Amino acid sequence: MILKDAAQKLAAIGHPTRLQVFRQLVQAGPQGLPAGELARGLGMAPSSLNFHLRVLEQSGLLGARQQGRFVIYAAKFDDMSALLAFLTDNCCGGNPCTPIVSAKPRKNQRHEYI
Amino acid sequence: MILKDAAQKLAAIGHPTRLQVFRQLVQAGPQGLPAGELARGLGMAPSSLNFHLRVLEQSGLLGARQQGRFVIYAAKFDDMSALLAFLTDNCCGGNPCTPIVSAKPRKNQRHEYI
DNA sequence: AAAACATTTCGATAAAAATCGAAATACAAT
DNA sequence: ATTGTATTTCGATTTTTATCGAAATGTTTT
Repeated sequence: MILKDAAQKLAAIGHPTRLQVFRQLVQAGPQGLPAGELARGLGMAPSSLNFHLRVLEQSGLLGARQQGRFVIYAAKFDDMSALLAFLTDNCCGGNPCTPIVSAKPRKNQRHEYI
Repeated sequence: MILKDAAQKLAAIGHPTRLQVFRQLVQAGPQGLPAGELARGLGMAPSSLNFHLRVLEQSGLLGARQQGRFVIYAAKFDDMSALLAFLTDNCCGGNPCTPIVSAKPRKNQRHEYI
């Protein structure tokens, strides 16, 4: 991952509304949620939410698919994964340090963030 | 960590210049680096860099201390840690998923990010 | 105390982000 | 085909970010 892309992703979730949206989608899992439901949950004009969804989508953190007359947005877990890997890489120039994340993978786990 | 604070931290490192600064400081470790050295490495006007340093400092990701006539900036590892914890929390509504971070703590490690 | 260096503050200005209503598009059901 | 619902685009506006030179502040050295 190149620094510019990482910064773009971080900026995408670096806004209260968008972080909230993204959290909802991560919690919703791979099946995602329709745009309208997100807008309703946030009490926000659809056009305003759309603006944020596009920011998130362009950053590569979200994907969208049409389903009937709904558009379903879903978190792209692999891309989020790559971002966190970028952030947890190359720390302290190879010097001794403690890991922040004590991952305790359970069976069948597929991701763990947001 | 409250969502608004997390968003502020993410926005702080969600800018190419600031992400670069922060990475340098994380790699530098707890002893940090003087403002001037950072400015030089980025080929940027001191006043411009100062703007970014303040954004980072206000987000709580950086601390500053005076040392002689230098001002030394250093990453606040605990705060970054809390941010990553926030991001790796509450994923998929408790459903089965894979962890992205396979932490392999070495002895004497103290952190591992950026 | 003056000179030299490091950093910050202060304008001023340019660029980008965020918000929203209204109109347009897309799809499904009647 | 018309109506109803879902989402996106458009245009206008306000707010926030980013950038930089010049001046100010603070600290060490001479």
